[in-house]
Amino acid sequence: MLLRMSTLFLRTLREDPADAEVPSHKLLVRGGFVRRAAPGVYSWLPLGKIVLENVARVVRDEMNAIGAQELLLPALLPREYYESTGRWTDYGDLLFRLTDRKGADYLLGPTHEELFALLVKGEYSSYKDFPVTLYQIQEKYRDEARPRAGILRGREFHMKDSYSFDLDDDGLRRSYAAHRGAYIRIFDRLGVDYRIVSAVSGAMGGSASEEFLATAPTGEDTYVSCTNCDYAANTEAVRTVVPDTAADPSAVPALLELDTPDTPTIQSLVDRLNAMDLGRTYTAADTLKNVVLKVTQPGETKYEVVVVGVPGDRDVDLKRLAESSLAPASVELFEADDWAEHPELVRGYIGPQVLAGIGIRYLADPRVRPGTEWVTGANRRGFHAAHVVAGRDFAIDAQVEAVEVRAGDLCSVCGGELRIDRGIEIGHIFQLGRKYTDAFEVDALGPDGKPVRITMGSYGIGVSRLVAAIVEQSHDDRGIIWPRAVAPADVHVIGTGKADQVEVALRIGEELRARGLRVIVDDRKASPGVKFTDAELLGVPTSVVVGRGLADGVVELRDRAGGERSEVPLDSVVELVAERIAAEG
RNA sequence: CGGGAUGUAGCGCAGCUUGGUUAGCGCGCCUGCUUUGGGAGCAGGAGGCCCCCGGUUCGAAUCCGGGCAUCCCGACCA
Repeated sequence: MLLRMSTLFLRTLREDPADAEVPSHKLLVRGGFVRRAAPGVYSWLPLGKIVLENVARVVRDEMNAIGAQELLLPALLPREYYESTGRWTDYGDLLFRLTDRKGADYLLGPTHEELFALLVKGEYSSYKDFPVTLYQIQEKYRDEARPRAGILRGREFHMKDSYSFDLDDDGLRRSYAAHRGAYIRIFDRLGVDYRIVSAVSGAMGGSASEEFLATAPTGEDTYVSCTNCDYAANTEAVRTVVPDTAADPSAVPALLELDTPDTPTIQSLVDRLNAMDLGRTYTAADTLKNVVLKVTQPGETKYEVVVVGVPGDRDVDLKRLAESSLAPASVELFEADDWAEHPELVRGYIGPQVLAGIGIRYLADPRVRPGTEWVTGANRRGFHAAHVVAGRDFAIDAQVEAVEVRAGDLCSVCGGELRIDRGIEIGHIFQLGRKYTDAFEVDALGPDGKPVRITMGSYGIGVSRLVAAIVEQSHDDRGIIWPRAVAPADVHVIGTGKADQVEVALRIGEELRARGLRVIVDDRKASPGVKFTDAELLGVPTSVVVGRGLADGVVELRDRAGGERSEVPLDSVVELVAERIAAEG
């Protein structure tokens, strides 16, 4: 490959686009890799397309290596497939929907479990056919409420999605492990810095699930990792351990009601307690906050009122409750109307002491363990109760992880301190199980002549998102620094401007190309400064400058990442560059 | 869906408060000459439904009303 910049369809921008916030968005637009076509929808220009294909090639390579077979399904899909698994409605507004001339409903595929399951059902029917893994790399569509950050979160994006089909759970585990290994090799080859974190499966259904997160402060996903061991998890899936702070319950005085007018919030309560001369100082962590929730089981229309207790210095993490602790039920906060319907619950002064008596389940965070002592509501407006001991003064129906995780919480594996960081979800692997094969009755006939229900795994990689994630991780104030595996070229040869220098640059470029390297030659009529600036913006790992040294028979070799420069003889530069790049592997 | 902001040339912006005749600046683009190791200089050009609709006015980019769109924060989100 040899691209001449004089004819390349490329226009770089001097200034950041006004709508860009994150580095990848700014640099990909400024470097002429992408252009916005609609909100969350981008055109990939020649250099961007090359980078995108480079990422796809690595993905394809490693997928093929684990025996997955590539195919291509339509992005335009009829409603019926998604109807039978409930996702036509479950996906809600996230689905791009359209109608054909006959009034039939279609959608643009957000992911393809249904179609793959049906495809396999249609083609395979014997146990001898399994296991099989299929994949595609394709545009996916999701009508995000708020697309943002350019390529990082678009409404149209490129995704590799693969699906494994196995006869039994062991097979599924093997397919899952094979994908996990492939993903590790893919992200290593792409030069991405990433973490593998435990995840919850969310709307996809299924059990075991891990996310691959590219570490980046601009990432949208928050994850927790241990500073002492390998444990890492998405904040919804994280498990923590709680230091044992329970006192000897027999040493705690009997429950004491306190007159605490106008203290509906934790802060107002703490201030009041400390003004009451109770012989000690209280903090928010000494109080017990009780949050009333409406919990609806799947398929039910009636909700159950549930109270969740957490230490007063913590907030309830609704997402964690809904997606992990109470899944698959849906969870909502009590609203004004609900309070009116339940006068037995005194808003702002709820205490768990009375809940058992009125038939409401009490779920407590692990920090609220039996034997711990709290100040909490007395179920009368303006009153609280002190010396309330869990297990003595109120019952706990279940312990659930309910609080927002904080840095410094303790690791459930080794007890080390946890930290919280942000990342970009670049891959996600699921052991789906039989949700889709049950829906479509995908069976294989076993050796005994009896049907076996197939079990599925589903595995995604955000190919276009990876391009942006790589830029997020690899840039400086001058531009992008591409890892070689994805760079738009191996070498950027710059003829600084004079005709003879450009001519030599083209000759060097041609010789490099003949050695199988991918080359960009800047043969434009432009001043050296312009060319240097563009080269740094575009981020090709190695560049060769043919300029003033030409009279002495030398050219300059530059390394984009480290910034090193060296003068080398003109007649050995091709050899040297080829060797160096070969040495990098 | 809630909060905030913005729509003026391909891109980035000024002008609007206080209405006035050819709507400006920088980058980019075109032509010529000069220049060529760090975003060149000089000269000359091309390019505008000032988001849309309506109103006020002799006159609207500017004032008023109503839409629409986009961006940011939040909610939501494999």
